Amino acid sequence: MADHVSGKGLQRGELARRTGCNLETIRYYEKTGMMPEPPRTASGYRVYDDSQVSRLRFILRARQLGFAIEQIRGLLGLVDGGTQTCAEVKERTERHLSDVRAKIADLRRIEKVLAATAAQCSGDDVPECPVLEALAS
Amino acid sequence: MADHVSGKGLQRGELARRTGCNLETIRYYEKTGMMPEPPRTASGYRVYDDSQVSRLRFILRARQLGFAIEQIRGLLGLVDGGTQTCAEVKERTERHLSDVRAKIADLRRIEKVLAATAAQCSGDDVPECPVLEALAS
DNA sequence: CTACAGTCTGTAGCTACTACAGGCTCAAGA
DNA sequence: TCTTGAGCCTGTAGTAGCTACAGACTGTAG
Repeated sequence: MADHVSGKGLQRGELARRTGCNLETIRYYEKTGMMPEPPRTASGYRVYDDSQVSRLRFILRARQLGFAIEQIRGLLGLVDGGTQTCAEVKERTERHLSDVRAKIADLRRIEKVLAATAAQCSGDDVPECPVLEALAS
Repeated sequence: MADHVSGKGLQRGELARRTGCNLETIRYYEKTGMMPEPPRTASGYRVYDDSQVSRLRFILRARQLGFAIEQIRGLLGLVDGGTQTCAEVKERTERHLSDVRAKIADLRRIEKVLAATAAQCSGDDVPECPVLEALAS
């Protein structure tokens, strides 16, 4: 095994396993420039170190919080450049937060309409249905 | 104008205008089988009648309520086959409603985390930031 | 030596549209 | 009659964020 993965190196599968990320997603993040191209073994296998584990975790957490890829790319760009400030990050976070709140408001409107309409349904084995009438009106 | 659009016929642009639907979306719905293929004039222009206006409005309203295309196709299938019952439609609506509620719950969780974390930000011109720390932790 | 797991690449698929490019048709004005 | 411009036609590509696959190669254990 000339290509032996030394002490701290991880292969893609192991990185996926440790972070809970899908195997292919890692490659996708690399292709889209979110993750740097890692060094390779002589036979072409990717080798990751701990900093890549952290970076991937950062991306995954940000995704869990609903940040778009572009937004994450922006945050990572700040950090990579060392130009991040709390003010800037806070502003971006609050912008995202208001997007989230807008989505919630939208879904709540939908929820209300659906609930109110379904409540009018008899639930019987008849062709007439308030839901269909609401959609057709 | 041998291809004259008689009395009730609408062209695609007019259908779009009346329903507020994007012009291309109409073609998309046709391609995906949501809208039937309309008759054509001798020169190939689509001609729609009032029933198509209604059908498109039905689709658009259902989309506004967050129904997925597949779900709408299902509802339309019931109606087209005349096999719809209030019970069945109510069930589908409630299934969709619980999807919507799950999304709301998810977004609210996100909202809380974002708001709480941003609240810890000093908002100063310093590199340390609670948001970044939360993502990196 | 062989079997099998892991990795590599490129590419296609998913949802629900939206936006072209390049060509035709139609109605109206000069 | 000719021309101009709007509207329509088609096929295709792009968007976000993955996910999955085929076919080939590598690495390791028995």
